[in-house]
Amino acid sequence: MSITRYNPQKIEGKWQKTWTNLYKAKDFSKKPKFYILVEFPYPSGEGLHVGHCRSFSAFDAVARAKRMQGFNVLYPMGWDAFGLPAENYAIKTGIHPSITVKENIANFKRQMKGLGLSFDWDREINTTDPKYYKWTQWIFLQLFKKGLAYKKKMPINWCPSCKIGLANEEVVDGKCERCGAPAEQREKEQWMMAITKYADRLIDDLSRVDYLEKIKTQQINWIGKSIGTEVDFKLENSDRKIVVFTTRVDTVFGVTAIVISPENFFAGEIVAKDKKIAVQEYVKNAKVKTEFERTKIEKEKTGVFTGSYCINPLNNEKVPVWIGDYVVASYGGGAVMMVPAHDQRDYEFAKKYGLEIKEVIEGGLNKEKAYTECGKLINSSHFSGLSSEEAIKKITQWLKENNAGRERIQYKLRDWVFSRQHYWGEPIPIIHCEKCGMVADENLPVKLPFVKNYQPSGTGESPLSAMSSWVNVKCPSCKSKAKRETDTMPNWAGSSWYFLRYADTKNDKALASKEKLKYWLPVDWYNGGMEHTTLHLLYSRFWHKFLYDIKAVADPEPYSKRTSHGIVLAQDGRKMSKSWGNVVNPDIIVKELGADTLRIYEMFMGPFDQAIAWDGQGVKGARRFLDRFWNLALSSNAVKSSLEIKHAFNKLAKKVTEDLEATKFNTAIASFMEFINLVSGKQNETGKDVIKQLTVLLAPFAPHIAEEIWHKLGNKRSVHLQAWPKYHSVQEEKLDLIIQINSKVRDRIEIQAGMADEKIKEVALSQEKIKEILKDKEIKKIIIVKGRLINIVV
RNA sequence: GCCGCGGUGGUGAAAUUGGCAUACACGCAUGCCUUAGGAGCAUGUCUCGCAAGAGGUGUGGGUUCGACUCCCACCCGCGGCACCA
Repeated sequence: MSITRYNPQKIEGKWQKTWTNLYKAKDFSKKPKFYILVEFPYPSGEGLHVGHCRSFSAFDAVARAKRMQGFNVLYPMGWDAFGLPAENYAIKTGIHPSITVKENIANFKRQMKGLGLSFDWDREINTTDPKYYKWTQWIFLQLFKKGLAYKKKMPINWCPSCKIGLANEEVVDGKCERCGAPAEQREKEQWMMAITKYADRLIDDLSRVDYLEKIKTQQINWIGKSIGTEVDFKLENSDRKIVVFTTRVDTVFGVTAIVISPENFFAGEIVAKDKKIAVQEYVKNAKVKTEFERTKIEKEKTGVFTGSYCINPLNNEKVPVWIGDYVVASYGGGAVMMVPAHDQRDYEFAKKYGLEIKEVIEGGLNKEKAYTECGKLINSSHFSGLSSEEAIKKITQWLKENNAGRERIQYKLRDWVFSRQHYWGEPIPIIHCEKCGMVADENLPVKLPFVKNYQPSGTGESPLSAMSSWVNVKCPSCKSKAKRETDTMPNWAGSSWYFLRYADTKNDKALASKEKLKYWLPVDWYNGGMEHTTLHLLYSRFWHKFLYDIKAVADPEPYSKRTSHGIVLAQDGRKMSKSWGNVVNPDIIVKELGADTLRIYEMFMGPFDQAIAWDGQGVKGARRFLDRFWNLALSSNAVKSSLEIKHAFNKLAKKVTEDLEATKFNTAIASFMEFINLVSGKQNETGKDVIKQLTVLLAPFAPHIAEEIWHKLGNKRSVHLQAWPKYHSVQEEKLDLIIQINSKVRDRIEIQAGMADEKIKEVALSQEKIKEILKDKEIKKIIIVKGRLINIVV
C-alpha cells in the first residue's frame, strides 16, 4: 500500500488554524483547576530563542496532557517588555520603544503559534500597557503607604563617560556595559523596597512549597540569616559607642582592636588630631575604589589607625579603633571586633600592622593561621573553662545584664534598590510637594509620556526630568507647586505580580477580582531559569506576601511548585550569541523539519534541568522518529493487537505519564522510540486500537502530526479533546528470572508469577547450564529477590 | 574559601527503597536498494581475547551475597555566593 509522505509544512499551519478555541481556560469550572506558568519573555529584537522553545514546548506537553486528564488548565503567555535594549535602540534610531516592542511581540507571537503552543491568547498581558502598569503602580503605592517603599541615599554605579547611573547588571567586570569605561561609585537618593522586613518569612515559608531543593538552598543562602550577639564598645573619653556584631562572642576576651568600614559615619568623627590627614587620605582612596575592586579575592587587607580607643566591656581593656576596607559597610553596622587569634582575616590584618594576637580558645595557636574552631575558653576571666557554645550563652547573658550587648540576628539580604534613572519603565507615582513632601499620586495610571530625546540627561536624572510639562504639577492635596518623581521602576517590577493578572486580565477595578484570584491561585507549577532564583523569584514572593498582608490575595505563597530548565547552548558549547555567529534560529528548523520535530528534539536532547548544547544532527534523529511513527500509524492494518503489544503500550502510557510529572521529557520520548522500534517489527500484531491510543498519548508532544494521523484514522473531533489513555499495573503471568552465580548472570529462565521460593531454587538448580557450572562447587547461600533474580553463592 | 550539582562508550545520555551497566539517540563501519545518495532499510559498534572467558561507571578504601547507586577520603568539572565578622 502506498501512503502519503509525512510533510509537516502541509499539515502544521492547517491544524494551528483550527485550534484557536481549544485552549481557553474557564474561570470557575466543575473540573479541578491547574495553573501552569512559564516565565514570560522579554520580546527582544532577535526573536524567540531555541531555549524559550524548549521550556515552552515541554510545558506545553504538560498542559496538553493535564487537559486530557480532565483539568481546567490555565497556560498563559505575556510580555515583560520594559527594559534597556528597547531604550538603547530608541537612542540609536529615534524609534519609540513602544513601536519596537509592538513589532517584536508580533514576531514572538507568530513564532509561538508556529510551534503550536497551546497558550490561551485571550489572557495575553503586556507590562508596558498602561492598563497593566496601572496596577504595578497601585502596588507600589500600597508599599509606599506602609513604609516599605522609601527613599534613601545609596551609592550607585556611575559611568563617568555616559554620565548615567548603571544597574548592577549593566556593570560587567567593573566596567560600563555600553562604553567600557570603569564604573565609579556615587551617592544618590534611591527608592528602596524593604524586603529585609520579610526575610524570616521568606525563609520559613519555603517549608510550605515544593521547590527543587537547590532553589530553596540558594534562596536561604542569599538571605543569609545568622544568629549572633551585638557588643557595645564605649569610646574612651566620650559617651558614644561602637556596636559590633559577632557570631563568636566567646572570643571577646581576645579582642585586640575594633575595625570600622571607611563609609562608617564614625570614621570622620573620632579621629585623633595627629591622624586626620592619614585617615582622610585612606578613606578617600577607599571610596574611589569600586565595589568590584574592593572585593577582589587576592587583595591584601589594608587599614589605618584612627588614634582613638574604646573599651571592651568584658574586661575594661583599652583597644585601638582602626579603619579597614575589609569591613563591609552595609552589614552588621559596619564594625567588627578584631580577634586575630581566632579569625583568619583578623589574623592577616594584625600580622600586617603588628597588632597583638591573644589566644582565648584552647587549641594551639599556629604560626601561620588563626585557630577558628570552637573549643574550651582560656584567658577569659571567670568564663575560662567553658565550651564555646556555653560561653556564647553566658557571655551574651552577662552583656544583657550589664546593658552592654544583646542577641541579634543579621541577614546578608539587603533592601532592594528600586529606582532606575531610565525612560523605558513604569513611572513611580509620587509627587514631591514643596509643602507636603512626598505625596502619592492616586490618579493612576501615571502614564509614561512621549519624549523626543531618549538620551540620558547627563545629570544622572532620567530623561523624564527634561519634560517640564510632565514634571511640573500641582500637589494633589494642597495644590502647591510640585514636581513628579522622574525615576522609573526596575524591570523586576512588572514581573513581580504578573501571574496574578492572568487570572483576570481585563479588570480595571482591581489588579484582579478576589474570586478569580481565589480560584486560580496559587500557581500549581512554575518553571523558569535558575538565574532568577535570587532576584525575580524572591522579589515576587516578597510582593505576594505583602499583598497577602493587605488581604489582596488569599495565599501566603504565590507558587506551589517550582522547577527550572537548563539553558540551550550553541553547538560549540558556548552561549548562543550574534557576535559568535552560532545562533540557531527556530524559524529555520520549523521550516526545514517541522515544529513537531523541533519540539520532540528539544525535549529529547537531554535532562531538562541541565545546560545542553545544540546538535544539528540530533534534530534529524527526531524527524526520523516522526517519519517512522507516520509510516507505522498509516500502514498498520491488523484488526486486533496481540497481548504483548497491549502490555507494551500499557507500560509506555505509565512511563510517559510519570515522566511528565517529573520533568523527565527525555526518557518519555525515548520510551516512545522504543515502542515504535518494537512495533515496527510486529506490524501484523499491531492493531488500530493501539495505534489510536498511541496517537493520543503522543499528541501533547507532537500535536500536529498526532492531529493529522488522528483524522486520517477516521476520527472527527480533535485528538486534543480525547481522554488521556488509561493504564493499569499489569500482573504479568510469566516472569523472566535471572540466575546469578556469585552475582554474575549465568542464565535466565521464564517462570510462573508467584512461584514459591523452594520451587524457584529447584528449577534454577536443575538448569543444564547452571548444573555444569556448579559441578564441583559447594553452595553456601541462596538469595531470592521476588520477581527478579536468584543469586547462588558458592 | 563557602554552598549546591555532577563525573558512565567516539558524542548527548539511560539505569536509585542496592539486583541484567551502557536503554534511546547521534556518529561511525559494513551490506542492501538506487543513475546517484547528503534519502531509506538491515546488521554491527565499552575494553582485552580466535574463542571459552575476563575486566569495566573519575581515584583509593569500606559496608554487602550483590554497589553507577550507600559510607569515608581524595581528584576533576560546572553553577551560585564571596573579606557577611
